[in-house]
Amino acid sequence: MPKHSSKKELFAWTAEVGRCLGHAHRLELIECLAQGPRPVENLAAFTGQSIANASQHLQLLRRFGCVASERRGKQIIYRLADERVLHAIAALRAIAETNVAEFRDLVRKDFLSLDDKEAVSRVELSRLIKESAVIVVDVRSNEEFAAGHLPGALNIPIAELERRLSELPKRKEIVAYCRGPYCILSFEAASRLRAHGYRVRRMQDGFPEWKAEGRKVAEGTSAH
Amino acid sequence: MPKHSSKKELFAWTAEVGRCLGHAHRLELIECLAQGPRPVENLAAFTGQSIANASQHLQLLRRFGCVASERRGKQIIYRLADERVLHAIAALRAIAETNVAEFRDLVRKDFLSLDDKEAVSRVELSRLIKESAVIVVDVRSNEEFAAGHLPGALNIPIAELERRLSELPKRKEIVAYCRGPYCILSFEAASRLRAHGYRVRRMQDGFPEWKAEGRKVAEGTSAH
DNA sequence: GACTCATTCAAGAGAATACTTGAATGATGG
DNA sequence: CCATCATTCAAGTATTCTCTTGAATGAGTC
Repeated sequence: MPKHSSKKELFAWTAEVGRCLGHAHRLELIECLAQGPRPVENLAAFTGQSIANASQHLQLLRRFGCVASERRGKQIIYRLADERVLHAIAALRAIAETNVAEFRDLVRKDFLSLDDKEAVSRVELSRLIKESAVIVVDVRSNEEFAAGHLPGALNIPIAELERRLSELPKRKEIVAYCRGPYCILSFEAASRLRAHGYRVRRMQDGFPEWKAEGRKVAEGTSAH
Repeated sequence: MPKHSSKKELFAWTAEVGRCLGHAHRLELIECLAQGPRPVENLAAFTGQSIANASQHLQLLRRFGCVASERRGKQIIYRLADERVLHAIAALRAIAETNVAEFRDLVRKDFLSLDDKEAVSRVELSRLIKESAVIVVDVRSNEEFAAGHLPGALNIPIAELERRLSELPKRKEIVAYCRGPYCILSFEAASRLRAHGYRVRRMQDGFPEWKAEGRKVAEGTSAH
């Protein structure tokens, strides 16, 4: 891909990394991988792509340093190659947030309409957890929860929310979190729990950002 | 461009921003704009693109919030829309630097071979300038220099370097800077000045990064 | 060593992108 | 208001990208 002067070549390689982040499917794959390492089949299912297609996207991401892979038994496990991929995406999102009208409109229409309460910062949540002042609910899938979650969090996948309301005490405030910024799950959860009379806020961003800050992370299928 | 669920749509818009940064020509345009606002014709000449082509790239960048434009007389002046575009590119570059072998090889072969001395940090340079301990040389074009430069810097475009050696005292250390990280100009300058017996180091990154940190900036054609 | 399974490769159709050319626009200056 | 200049638009071609399909690979299992 590179050509001409060496400076242009460096731009070309940098642009390749940019191109990796220039497709919605690939951003979605990266969001999944940010929750924890996973095999191709799983990623494909999660993002609704065909396996061959997901594989191709993953190979592009690997080629340009965004993800890495290793073989485990007969599966290939992909993982994020570099924490900074999340920083780069956060920067892109920030630009879209400020400067792309359609992005803003969508946020207002589809996210803030569900829950426009200010999100809890990770610093504050850290304190609240220490004080046992809140119930932390992880609304991601069991799988993602098992790969890593906030200490003491209760895993209630969004689909099971109404069925499992009895597990949630009405007295305590609830803090819901999910996969990352503008992951719709925590907005949904906040909206539906509030409709049932709970006091509930979302955590700022999601699990990957919590982990990236070096905060305590628990693993395994159940926090109880 | 967006479709399906609102979450996927947000990814799609974010990806559009990524796509903007996914082409070497556009990264080069952004690097130019980081030096200061400029009209299309100028940008096209600087980056070696046709005017129509540069215009198209600029329009894409504008559409997705990376640059902005305003009319001044009969020209359209483009400028960086958002400082964070530079952050995003820095993140992409960092990923390439660490994870793309070709990038590393190129740096070693074409940049570090010219000057592998550690660059001066902006913090340190700030101090050195205050103490008048160094001569600061800006090796960019007159135009870029005029749009903004380090306080007290001497502008010697790289093409005029040998011709103007008499302006540089041999006693003092020289610090050269240019357009940004891996802009080849300051590596070239360091190499050539050293060949002439000067003590010389490069500044870390370039003028846009200096300015982005809110440090003092001078304007006009001459620092003297 | 044949079989199974997850992943990758290869080839092809369709869509999107990049760049060129030449014409259109829109503000300015006589 | 006509001419000029900078930029944008429109159309066309070549290239690249995306996704699908079906076959190939390569590690484990029987």
